[in-house]
Amino acid sequence: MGTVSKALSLLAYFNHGRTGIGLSDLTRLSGMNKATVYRLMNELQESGFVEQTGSDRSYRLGPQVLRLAALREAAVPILSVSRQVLRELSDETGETTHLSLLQGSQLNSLSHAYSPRNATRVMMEDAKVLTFHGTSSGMAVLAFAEPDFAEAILSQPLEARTPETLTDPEKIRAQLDGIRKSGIAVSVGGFEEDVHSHAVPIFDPDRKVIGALAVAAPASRMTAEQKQLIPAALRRAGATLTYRIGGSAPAGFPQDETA
Amino acid sequence: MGTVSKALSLLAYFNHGRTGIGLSDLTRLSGMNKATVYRLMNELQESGFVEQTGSDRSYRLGPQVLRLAALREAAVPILSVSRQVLRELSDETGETTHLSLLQGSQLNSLSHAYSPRNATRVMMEDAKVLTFHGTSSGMAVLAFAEPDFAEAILSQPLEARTPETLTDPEKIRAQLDGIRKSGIAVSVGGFEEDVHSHAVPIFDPDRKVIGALAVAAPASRMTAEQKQLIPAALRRAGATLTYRIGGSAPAGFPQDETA
DNA sequence: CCAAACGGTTCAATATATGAACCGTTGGTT
DNA sequence: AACCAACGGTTCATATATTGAACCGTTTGG
Repeated sequence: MGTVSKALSLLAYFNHGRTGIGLSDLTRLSGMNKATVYRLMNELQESGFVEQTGSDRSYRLGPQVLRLAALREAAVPILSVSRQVLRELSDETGETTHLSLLQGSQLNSLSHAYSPRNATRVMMEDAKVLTFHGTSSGMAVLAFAEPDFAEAILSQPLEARTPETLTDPEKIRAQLDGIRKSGIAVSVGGFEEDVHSHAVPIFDPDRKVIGALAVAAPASRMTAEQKQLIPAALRRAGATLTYRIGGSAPAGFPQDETA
Repeated sequence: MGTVSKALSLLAYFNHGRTGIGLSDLTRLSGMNKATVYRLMNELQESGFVEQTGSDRSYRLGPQVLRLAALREAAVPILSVSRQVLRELSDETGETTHLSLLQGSQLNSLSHAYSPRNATRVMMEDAKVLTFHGTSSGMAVLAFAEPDFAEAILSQPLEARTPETLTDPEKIRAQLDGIRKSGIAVSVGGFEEDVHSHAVPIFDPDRKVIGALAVAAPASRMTAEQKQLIPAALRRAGATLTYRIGGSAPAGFPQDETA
């Protein structure tokens, strides 16, 4: 692994539960030598990718990442475009909606919208890592990803987040087949208990899957009517989003009409 | 310069006018060896910081920066907080408002809001580099930055973007003195002709200036009434934003009441 | 059909990163 | 008050990763 990769891998230890990390913690987390971590973090700091807080001297992500993100959006405006789609889908379904994107071999939630209609909502956080098995978004992505990629994921040990989480690779493969036929993934309590969620894949101009659009509802609110409305609205929204970012679905993808 | 800094410096060549850069262009822009640039970009690509487009093989910023930006916002929610402040300030003044943040020794516009009230608006782009001299935001920041920093900026050759741009360091220093006293910077046509803009500095918890909040209006619309309303509204909005991000103005900063 | 420019690759020379041990400081415990 | 452990930061000989000129094969445009 090159020096640059090492430095950037240090950034992976930041997450919602850990927005600031001290030198020693980072040394332990990464398993690298302290002097190495120190020097790497110094370089990242000089470039504005991280900064040190005045109080303790722990590191947190720096302002430079905002500039890069704004430029990424200027080049590939997925988030900006998705915000409107999420908004409309939340209004239509009355439930929480979110977009997750494949970044390397990791699926991250990156944007969401709530519906004001109901007082109880499924809450979402951006930049959260989603498992592939056990989330509808993950399954939707996996079903349409490269077979090699899906197999690599399934060959790793699969953790059960709830008693409902499917962890048997064989059963998951069977479910993926179903998703490829229907074009939509459904999960009941696989990631959070009592959350019923639907997801559809999003494709780029090369017809490769880049992420998933999902609707998450409290299981208690999944009436027969909602079970009809949500998948239909979600399919439409997914197609719209793929279209708006200039993407298109691969040849075999189940088209609009399900009836 | 370490390898990591070199790699990250390559990312600085991306901007709004240049969202995709090929290997050869990047080699020329950076002045580095082609093999070096190639290896560095490969590492950045493996980490998801850049990606190569399918069509030509040019590089553009990758999805990983979105995740980091979302986490940065989770740690220091300046942008999220600013959006509401910008929105309200635009509604109140009827003009375009924007926030710029100091990133290293560079000032970048990072968020903006338009007012629907008028058909003609000053347009803004995010992630655009602002000069310190000649923009009200830059002057507001410079006036409250470390004296060393301000001097370093003023000792460089200063370009005139318009005939109105002040480029004489001595005159700029005099203007900065005025801004320190008034707490607000005003620029008429210094960056774009016919744009009249006001800006106030934003401070962090250490009472250090981190950026500026600004209102930009077509010069033609600057009635006597607006010349009263805009500075007053902007001062209030600036104080609100500084407060909401947990910051506070330094000791000498001119307080609320101007009357 | 050629020439130029492109992305990508090689390998010896060399500059750079590494890590064990070491500082001085801080904060908590006895 | 004295101690100790953990912290951020630093050193320097060693080892390893980076560098750059030259070289492919391919694509592009005249």
